[in-house]
Amino acid sequence: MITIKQLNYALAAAKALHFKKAAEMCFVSPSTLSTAIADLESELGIRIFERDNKKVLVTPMGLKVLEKAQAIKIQMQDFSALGQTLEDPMANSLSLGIIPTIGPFLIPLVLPALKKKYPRLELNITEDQSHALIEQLEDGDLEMAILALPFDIKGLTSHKFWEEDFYYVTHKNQISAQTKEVNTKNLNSSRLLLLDDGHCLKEHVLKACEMPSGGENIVKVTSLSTLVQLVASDMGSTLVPQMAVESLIDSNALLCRAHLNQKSPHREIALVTRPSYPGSATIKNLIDTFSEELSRKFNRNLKLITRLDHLDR
Amino acid sequence: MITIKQLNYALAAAKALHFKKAAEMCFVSPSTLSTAIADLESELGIRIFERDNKKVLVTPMGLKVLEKAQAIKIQMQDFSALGQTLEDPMANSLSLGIIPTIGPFLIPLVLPALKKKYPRLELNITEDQSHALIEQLEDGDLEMAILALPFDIKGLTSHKFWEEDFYYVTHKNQISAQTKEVNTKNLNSSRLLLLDDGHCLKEHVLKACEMPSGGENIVKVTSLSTLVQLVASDMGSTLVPQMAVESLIDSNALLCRAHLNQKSPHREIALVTRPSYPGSATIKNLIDTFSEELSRKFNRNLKLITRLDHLDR
DNA sequence: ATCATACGTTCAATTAATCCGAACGTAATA
DNA sequence: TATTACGTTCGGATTAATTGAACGTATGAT
Repeated sequence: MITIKQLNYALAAAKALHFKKAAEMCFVSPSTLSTAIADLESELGIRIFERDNKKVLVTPMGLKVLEKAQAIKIQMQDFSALGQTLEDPMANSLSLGIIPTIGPFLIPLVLPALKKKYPRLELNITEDQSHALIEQLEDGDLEMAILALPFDIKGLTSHKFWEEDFYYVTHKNQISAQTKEVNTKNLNSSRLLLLDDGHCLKEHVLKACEMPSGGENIVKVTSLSTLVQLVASDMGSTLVPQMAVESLIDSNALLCRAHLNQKSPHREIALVTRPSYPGSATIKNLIDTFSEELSRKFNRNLKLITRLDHLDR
Repeated sequence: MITIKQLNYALAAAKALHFKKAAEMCFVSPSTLSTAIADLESELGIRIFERDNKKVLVTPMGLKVLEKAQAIKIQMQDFSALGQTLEDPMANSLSLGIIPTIGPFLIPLVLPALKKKYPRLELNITEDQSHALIEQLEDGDLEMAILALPFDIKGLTSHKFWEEDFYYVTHKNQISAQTKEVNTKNLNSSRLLLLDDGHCLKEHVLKACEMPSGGENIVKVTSLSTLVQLVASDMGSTLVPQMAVESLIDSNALLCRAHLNQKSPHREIALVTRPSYPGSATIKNLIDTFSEELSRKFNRNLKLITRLDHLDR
């Protein structure tokens, strides 16, 4: 009889390519994991791992087996959540990933409203870059993620709830305080400071400026906050998304900002889930709250258009 | 931790609506099944069954839970088979359903070739009506079924491998032996004998005759063989598919047959599987053998067109 | 009314499985 | 040659699963 446990062990081993580490990930001894995988292999009649004392690797057939195993694991997880989501969508623990260029600004904004509306909701927030969050979603380690689009989200489903423009930020010496709007052509691109590779904001900013995404950064910075500090010391200028403007720029007297005048919005913010994720009510409640809070703060009309489209399959 | 076992128990209970019988189906005691389901319910936080001493019924939420459970069960079964099908597609046991208007004629024809080409293949054949076979496919109790189309096969996948015309069969008194072709208009529809309700052949024949499918049968017959006996005693006439002509009609001197002259073929024969069924190589080998044997016997050119289309997704 | 029957559930005892740590074999490294 | 790291094997200990008997309850027959 094949068990879910065996599938989990095999998947862990495939991820770690190291039985001892995989065993730790599963909180069991190496011997338990080893025998479980051996049993699975003999029940399938297929060698999933080619292994000796030094290396562990997945066989071609093993790969197919593991793909199917992964699908089943995910389905089982969604199944476990099914009960809770059916009963009361907003009374369970919920793992949510968020990228570093959204998290510090969105979370403090929406958390009070969420706590008030859904006191039994237990949010479990992970901050990481888009590609890492997507991987965790696919692995079933996360239920949702808040990402900035456009981004390649593979087969996942996105529920857009906000879109925002960028602001051009410089030291106050560089620009008149009266300048409220700037254009792409006005930017001194050579002085432009960007986040480190891997942050999607870098790509989005370059796209907004209509610049190629090739070149090397002058500095390697991984947080918007640090980036703005560099601008404050007049090492260059940068672009900052709207939701970060208030806390990062307006509080600093050394800085000036101007709205980047571009027809299309520069980044869209969406809640991303697996297509099979059963909590459509949860999704709806969350993105409603998010866009309500964002609209309230930024004085903008609710954009309801895209909200309900993704929910009923 | 939710286990596959719990899902199986719950599904059995849902099918039997009777815990004791469900327990027998699963070869465990009623107490085992009862506690397993209770555990599952408490882990999901949902009452799947509303039950007391006299009745067992599925709650609305339970229905949703069971649907997902069924999907997972199927996936697990396909997963178990994955190893065997990957290793050597034609060296395992294979459960195959077939309808009564095909089975007695196709099986004797193809079995020798199958035994020769795939000696390690262990066929497990079930004969039943189309709708019953489809249900067993969906439940995971069958891996494949051979059906006559058109028929509503739900979400299942069909792999067509043959199509055949009908022959008009009467007592030799009713028609000249020289008549090789008849037309729909020549048929004395009032004397037409049909199989009992539920047999798809009845519908296909009526459609071929361009007659409505409403009316009651004169006689309730469940086998083509019996039906032909009635014709031989001159109680009426009937239509018989090509593959049944030789064994049923030509061996009986009292009977005459004539080809039903209609442009389009009257029934298509297909191998039907679940879309998730992993043995695409098995499917290919089987339908190749089937159409080879049929072509050899009926002197017809291989129709390769539709063969490979369904296999690679 | 009363008894008998059938059903699902609970409980304690038994049985089966899972799991671990120690020992082992092996191969690469120092 | 000694050491280290790895996956595997094996016996014993622990844990979980399973069972049959007892129980409560509702139904239907006597």
